[in-house]
Amino acid sequence: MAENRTAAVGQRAPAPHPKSRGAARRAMRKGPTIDDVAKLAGVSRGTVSRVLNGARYVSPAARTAVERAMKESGYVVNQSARTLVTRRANAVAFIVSEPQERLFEDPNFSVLLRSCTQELGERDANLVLMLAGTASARSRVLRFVRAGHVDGVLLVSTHSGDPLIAQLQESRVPAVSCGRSLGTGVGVPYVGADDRGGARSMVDYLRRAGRRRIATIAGPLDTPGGVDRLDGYRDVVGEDSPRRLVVAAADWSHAAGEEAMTRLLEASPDLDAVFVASDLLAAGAMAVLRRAGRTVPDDVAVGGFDDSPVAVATDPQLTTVRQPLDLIGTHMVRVLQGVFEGQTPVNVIVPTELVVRGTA
Amino acid sequence: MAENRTAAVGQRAPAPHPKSRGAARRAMRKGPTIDDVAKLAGVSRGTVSRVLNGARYVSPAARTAVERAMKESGYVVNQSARTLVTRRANAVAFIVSEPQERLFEDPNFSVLLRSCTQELGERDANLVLMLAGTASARSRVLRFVRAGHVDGVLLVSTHSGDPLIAQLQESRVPAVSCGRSLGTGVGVPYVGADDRGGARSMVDYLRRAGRRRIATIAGPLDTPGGVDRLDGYRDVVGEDSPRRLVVAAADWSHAAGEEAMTRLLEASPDLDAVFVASDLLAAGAMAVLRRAGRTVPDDVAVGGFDDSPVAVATDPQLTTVRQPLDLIGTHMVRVLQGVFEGQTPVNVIVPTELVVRGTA
DNA sequence: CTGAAAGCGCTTACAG
DNA sequence: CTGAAAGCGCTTACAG
Repeated sequence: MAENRTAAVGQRAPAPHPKSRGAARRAMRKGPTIDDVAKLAGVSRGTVSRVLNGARYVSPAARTAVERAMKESGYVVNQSARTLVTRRANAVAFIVSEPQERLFEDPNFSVLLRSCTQELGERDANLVLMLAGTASARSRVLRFVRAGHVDGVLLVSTHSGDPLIAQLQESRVPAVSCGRSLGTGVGVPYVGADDRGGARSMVDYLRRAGRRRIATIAGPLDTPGGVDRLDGYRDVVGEDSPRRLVVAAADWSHAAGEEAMTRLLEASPDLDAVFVASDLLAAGAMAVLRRAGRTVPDDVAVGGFDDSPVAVATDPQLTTVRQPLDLIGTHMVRVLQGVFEGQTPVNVIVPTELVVRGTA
Repeated sequence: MAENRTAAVGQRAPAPHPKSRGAARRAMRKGPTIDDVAKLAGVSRGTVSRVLNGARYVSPAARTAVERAMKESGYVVNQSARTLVTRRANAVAFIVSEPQERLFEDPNFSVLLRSCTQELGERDANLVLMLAGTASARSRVLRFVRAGHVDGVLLVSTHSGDPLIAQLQESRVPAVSCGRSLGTGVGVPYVGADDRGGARSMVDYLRRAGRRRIATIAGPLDTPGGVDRLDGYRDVVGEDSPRRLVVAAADWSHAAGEEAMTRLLEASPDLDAVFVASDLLAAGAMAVLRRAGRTVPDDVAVGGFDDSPVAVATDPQLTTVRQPLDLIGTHMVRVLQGVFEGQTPVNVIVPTELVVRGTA
């Protein structure tokens, strides 16, 4: 056991100097190269390389010989060598441009990350995760990207004032963003949920359920989720709805939900429903309602957004709008792939789904 | 705007063939190489390389000249070329060995991921995220690791029967695991929370609060969190505690918590406290308690584990045990780094913290 | 302290 | 269809 507990294994042996080879070589186990395969198959390395790649212009005989030799020797291509000549990294950076650590507590985020990783994996490409929350992290990311270590970038959680987008665009690396960009970075293609439509469907549902004083807690208005979901609310309630029924949360946290609900209750004690722009905010709102002696859903109906694990941890469980983050991730990768292939990038909007549970 | 919308930019230009250079070269913008820097500084590439690396045996004059030339030309090292010769990738794989997608909904997971990424970033190394939930994904991971594309691996959520650990050990790549490994993979160093101590502190707290019939919902017993937290419970309650007070959840989900609590209530209707092995399980348990007409914490006190966002979404908010996932991530990277440097790896256990809120 | 040179493992026009 | 050869951008003993 635990061979890895010895110093000898801790570090990969450096490449031996050409002139100092000999006895040491045996111990190296460097793995077969394309030359070994060529020798084994009785062809040139050029031919091996050809079957490795597109593989046109290779005779069936040569191909099978090479394939057998590769299997036999356990050959695996050295990506560094390949990248050095092709300048394609076969990897994509997933850049999290979020100063707060909060994002990482957002289950949506990890679902997105997973689906991107998986979709990339199916194309045999890798995801390198990078943080860009501080200036120094940002410059590291930029250096990394500019050095060509990735073929493209997936952008997440970029804010209006984020300088990274512009810098990235300047360096002309293919990029796609999760969710519509506000402000700068307008040129970056995006894929996102139908925030506005989803919000509309929820508010519409509340209205059909007979609610008449429907308030809303919007998300922060410097995020697409904040503004688009509010717009969806207004689509149904009408532009002319009382201002007192609308409040924006300071951020996406539970505490912000409590704070917003408190304000709402003061401004409009007679509300009978709230559409809240995220599940976590909604959980905060529900806590305040309970403390205020309002029963959910009898006195006040509550609708959330996300369908995160939190939606199922509240009591009663949240009626909410599911956004298919897995689909979003898949499409982000596809759009990026399209850009690699020279296609004109498109923006994609994926539909949401109303999930009815106990709060409305 | 949107220069990235043209086909020309979508794909990086291939390296020009040496013989076909000329006019095309101007358009390439390949970025300066070590040769350009050398020329600019009036030294040889060997010298440039030396200041790039350890930088011993370089005269102050040469060094400053090179540094200025690098700044001036905007030089950035080509990692592929470097890796090709040094065989060090400057990257680490974060391998998620979890067949279920559920893990990605676990906030703990993303916090861990973030802290690993950050710690790595501070060492100017990269994290590549890999999924290993299916057989094909696993073989991709193995190929990748064996090809030397990473210097080491960070293992997460490996189960007893997981074949990956053994395969990884066989290929002798430095590895560290998050949490104690059960069964195979015993040789892999790990870093984890003090699950047992944390559980003990919670149960002890419940006991001091005057609870006398303290039950527990353990996590799945094929996970370290499942068994160690149960052991902590037993440390306080005693080995001889009634069997009816102990139930293990099928998995870590809300539903499993409901199911377990239901069984517990049937077996021991007179319980006055439950220590639950995770916050999400606890949320499920609380829902069942409420439906059964038991008030929390008056009739039944509830203690969770994790201090995840869910802990703050329940009503009342959960009294729980915080595990410092950020610290765990940091230490995972440090231990791995130690292995790289030839140190004997150690296991590290980080302390937990009791967080008292409303349920107990 | 430093330059010249070999080599890391691949890809790709070129000339059969 | 295939081999020989150049080159990708770096590092590192070697011999000053």
